[in-house]
Amino acid sequence: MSQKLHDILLAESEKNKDTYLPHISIDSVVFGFNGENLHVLLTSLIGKSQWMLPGGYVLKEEDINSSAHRILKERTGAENIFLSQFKTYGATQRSEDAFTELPEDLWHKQRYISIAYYALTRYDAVNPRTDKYSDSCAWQPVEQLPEIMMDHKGIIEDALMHLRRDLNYKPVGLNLLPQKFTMPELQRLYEIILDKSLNRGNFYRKMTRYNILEKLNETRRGGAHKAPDLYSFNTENYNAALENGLQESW
Amino acid sequence: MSQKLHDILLAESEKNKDTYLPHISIDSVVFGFNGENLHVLLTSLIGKSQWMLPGGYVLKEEDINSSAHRILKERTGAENIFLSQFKTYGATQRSEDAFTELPEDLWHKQRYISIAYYALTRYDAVNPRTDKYSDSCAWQPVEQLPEIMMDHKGIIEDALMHLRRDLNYKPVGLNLLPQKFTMPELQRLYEIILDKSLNRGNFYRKMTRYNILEKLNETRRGGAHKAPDLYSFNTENYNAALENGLQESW
DNA sequence: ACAAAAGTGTTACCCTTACACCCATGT
DNA sequence: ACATGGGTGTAAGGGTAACACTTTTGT
Repeated sequence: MSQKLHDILLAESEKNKDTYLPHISIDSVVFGFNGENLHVLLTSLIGKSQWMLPGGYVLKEEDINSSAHRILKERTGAENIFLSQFKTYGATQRSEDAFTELPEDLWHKQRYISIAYYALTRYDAVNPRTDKYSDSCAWQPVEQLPEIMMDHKGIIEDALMHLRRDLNYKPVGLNLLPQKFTMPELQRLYEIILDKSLNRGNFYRKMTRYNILEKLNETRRGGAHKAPDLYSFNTENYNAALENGLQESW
Repeated sequence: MSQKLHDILLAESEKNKDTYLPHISIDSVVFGFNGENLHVLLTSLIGKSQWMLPGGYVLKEEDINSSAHRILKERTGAENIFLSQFKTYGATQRSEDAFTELPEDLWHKQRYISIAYYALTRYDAVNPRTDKYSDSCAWQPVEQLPEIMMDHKGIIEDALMHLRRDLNYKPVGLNLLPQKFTMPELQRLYEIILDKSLNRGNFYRKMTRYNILEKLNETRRGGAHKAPDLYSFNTENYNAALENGLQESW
């Protein structure tokens, strides 16, 4: 471990014991879509090559949802990001291989029970920034993730599964796409999340039928070919539709 | 508050501080189905009229899933109950009105972040039993719940929503019904969970088509009318079918 | 001209919904 | 006899899947 990270951990340890609830952490799987691929926001500890989820601790007098928002704001600069809590991880050995060379009573070496959220954000609304423990924070494509610490790889996979299952219940498109987007972009997003290709014409009709889109009187110019029409979500109809799920059968 | 509960709390407080992780609790919404109605297992503190979810704390060296199983076994005598973690509750004020007349440093008066599970169990496989803090533990019908403490009413409602949404992804029938059951019982269970009535003939065909049931060469005798056929689940096919959900459309 | 985008048509197929009918059987 | 359960038939309707064809339009 780098001397620098070593010193920072020791310096922060005592401070943290007074500020945060012990044994509890929050990790977020932040999804971003750039029109092409789905990305996850990852950071890496100073001097380490492995990546990890952005996370943090819960202040002694703070709702856990507020913690998640606060931590995310520190990493992205963005407020009001869509967050959905999906699972809490509490295996005893889940971080046993971290910080092995540091003293046992180090704050960061406790046993942690981690409450995991997935976040959805417009790709360009975010400025990834490091915190005091990390020297990088960047988007990584879901399709080819780098090496990842501890159980965080599994957490990302769980988040993806929940995202997929929530597609008809949560405003996924609304939060991952820019305010104005094209039908091919929306379809690409669905294809990525569902991991299957969809028929264009059928997708167009299905989306149109839901009545959650509003076609704008604009097109996206500058592409190589015909300028596609721009749409935005009718948030009122969208949220109303989600109340019962977009396509339930029972 | 009764003197008895008062004394028990004070006596347990110091002991608990050495045994359990602070600030973390586990609550379970235990569902049981008696062929007629869906029930939830609730307990009440000694001398209190309000009810609460059975819960407990996490040992310092214990996986949270193991905690949930251990706590449930203490309340029901049953092992290997089906458990599904569905949400973690961490609002700061969620238990602020409990134990107001007791000292601030009482173990039970901490701020708790509670990891909630729902459990599914065969109604008759359970012997509700009290713990040291409670003087009753009993099944209560979901349709008409008694008065409930803190945010536990909301937790039950959330559990029901998750149960409903999981109906096609988790072995709900398998865990709530006795090993041998009739088609009307299965249908009744679905109707209760989905809160809507279903057409009998169509339900029969749908279930048959899934290929997850095995018809036994027995009938349930003793009823007032024709003895209904008994079925059991083909667990192999059932679990295989759940891998992809029983009826997904995308 | 070319390639992408938009919009529509068509067909087969499956599942759902709703009703209906008949048979079996325990009291 | 009667109520419940079991099993099947059917017709309408809606959504899906797969394919095809046309038109539009930016470079």
